[in-house]
Amino acid sequence: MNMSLSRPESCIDGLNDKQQEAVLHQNGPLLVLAGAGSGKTRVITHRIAHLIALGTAPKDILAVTFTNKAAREMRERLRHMIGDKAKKVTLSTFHAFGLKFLKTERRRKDRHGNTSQSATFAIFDTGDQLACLKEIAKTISFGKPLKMPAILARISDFKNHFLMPDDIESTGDPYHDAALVFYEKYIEQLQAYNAYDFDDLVCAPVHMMRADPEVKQRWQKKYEYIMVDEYQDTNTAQMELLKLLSDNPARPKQNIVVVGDDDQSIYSWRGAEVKHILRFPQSFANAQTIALVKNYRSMGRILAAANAVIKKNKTRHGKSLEASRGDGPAIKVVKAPDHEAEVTWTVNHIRSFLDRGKMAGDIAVLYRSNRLARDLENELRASGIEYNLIGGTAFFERKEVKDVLAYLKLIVNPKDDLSLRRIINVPSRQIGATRIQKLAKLASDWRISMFASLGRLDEDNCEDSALLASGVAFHDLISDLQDQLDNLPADANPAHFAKTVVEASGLLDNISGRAETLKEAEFRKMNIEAFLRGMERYCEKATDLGLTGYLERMALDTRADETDVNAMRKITLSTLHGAKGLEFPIVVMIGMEEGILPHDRSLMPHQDDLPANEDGGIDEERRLCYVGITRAKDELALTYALTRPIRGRLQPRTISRFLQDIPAEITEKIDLSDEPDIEDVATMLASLKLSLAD
DNA sequence: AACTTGTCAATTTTT
DNA sequence: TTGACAAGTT
Repeated sequence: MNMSLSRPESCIDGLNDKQQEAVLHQNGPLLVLAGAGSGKTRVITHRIAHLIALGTAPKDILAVTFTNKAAREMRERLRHMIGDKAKKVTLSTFHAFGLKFLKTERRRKDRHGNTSQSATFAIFDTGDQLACLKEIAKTISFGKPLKMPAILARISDFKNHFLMPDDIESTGDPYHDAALVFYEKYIEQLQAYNAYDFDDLVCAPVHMMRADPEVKQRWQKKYEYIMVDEYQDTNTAQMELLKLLSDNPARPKQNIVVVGDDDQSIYSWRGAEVKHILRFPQSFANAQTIALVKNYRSMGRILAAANAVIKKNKTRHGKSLEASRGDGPAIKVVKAPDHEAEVTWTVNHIRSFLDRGKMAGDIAVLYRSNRLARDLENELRASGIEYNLIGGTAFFERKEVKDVLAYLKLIVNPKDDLSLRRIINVPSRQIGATRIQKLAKLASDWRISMFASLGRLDEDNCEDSALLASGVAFHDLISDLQDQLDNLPADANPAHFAKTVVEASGLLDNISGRAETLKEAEFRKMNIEAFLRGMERYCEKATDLGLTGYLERMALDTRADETDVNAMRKITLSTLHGAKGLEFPIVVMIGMEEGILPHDRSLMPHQDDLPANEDGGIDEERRLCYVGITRAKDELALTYALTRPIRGRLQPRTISRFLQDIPAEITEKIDLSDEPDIEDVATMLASLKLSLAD
């Protein structure tokens, strides 16, 4: 992206020495420490192309990323370099790889007569997990009400460290001990639901390989070369998976190349551990290290600021980005009297670039927490500047869309009690919480799913006539749809079936019935239609995907597939996390204050509802700041306010410590408290006019 | 079962 | 200040 390649067929053309070294690296583990903007994706793709040019079969190469977006982009770049051969490379996210692994193994077992596990199963996202935990919470009682996300975080932690309930001891920590109780039940529940959660997609393959040498060897033989992107974001389970896959006893060395930047590790709260990239040389014997520090993205002063900020972190490999462009303009450090002045300045700043002919797509405003975007959004809308908001609630999180998905999921996997619970009363069938509980009781007595229980209801086992009637009707509805699905021609677009489901279920009528306003009803219907359209398009492109396949993809790739053709016409608003991997000529980071960046919660030493954080929070906040700064190519402005309403209360604020670390020589300080704002000027002018008139 | 009122808490969100 | 959610009411 930074340098254009003159001859696409060449694998090392246009690469610097270090990049070439990484691309040409032969066998054995290699850690490529790739600083921000140093061309890391370029190294991976060129290396793959190089290996293939040397005679490696594309299918013998595995490249793993964290996001679907990264995987797609990488494959696209590869396609430009080597054409159709790019399709044969296994290039996917950890989770998609895990899914493929599990399906392969389960199908295999099926073929060998072991039909205890079918190859179709549900994938639980975070919402499903929480719903599941809430169900469990009803069956046990603790002293105080517990936060399910906190329990979930700990369960996830257990899983990713391959700890089974029996391995874990009570520590006296209320959340740890509660999580332990939940964990055991949670595992049972998922099994009963025929579901895997996101963590399982990575952990289960590891378990299977450990348990069965035949499985292990088969997968170890599969890939000659393994490459990993964003290695700083790996958790323990992912690293273990990589170790197993790369450790082919038939080969003298582990051919694994990992690329990442310890300074950009900002997902520890999701289980990523920086120590994996810091200790890579210890984890993989005879590992080499190559550092890419030449930065092709940013102007010198921006890099100087980034380096100055990150330098204060102790536990890191220790590298400093080198500039390859000019110094660039000074970094603007803006002191605003209050948050409104901050926002006004930001919008004026953006305006001034737009007026000078800059493309809106070249401009981004970044912030630590979504809350900070709100005032900005209002101001931008008032100024008629269009913006693109990264993050926020995803399309697939919308209630009505989730309802449709729940219908589809239940049809595909009738054991999915959670989906059933979600929709059995949508539209209303007179089956509320009480009757759902009744049904759940029957199901657990009979040791079958709730859906199967519905099929077994009769006058003898169910005295509740309303439940019996509408329960059976619901069962008929779903079974009928199941039959329709089974009898669908193989080449039918699953989206058409989904449309049938929407119609048969009465979901649309339900919306008109209960929405508060007409406008809201329209909005929700539109969402469902948009969902169906999106599904249709998606399935057209990926033929022979099938409904099950589509649901799996959606579970793992939740991006609202808004391939925004207008993206370039809009400025970008994003959290610092959301901006990782992106770059913009012009960047403004707002809310550069103590308590926001670094965030208050990272400053508090210990919280009972959060798992302990190894590297003490503040380091990660610093990395977050570093990530933000290094997004900027040409111009960077950092703003803070002296006063800001927090939770309704106006509070005095102080400048972020990170901002203090940037040397004064490269900054230009702008103090807005000195300058009267527009209204003041208008008032002044008005009074001046009056006095002149006199 | 659906609606209302009160209480508590408050980052970040690749899959 | 907003929001989610649980408990209480109709």
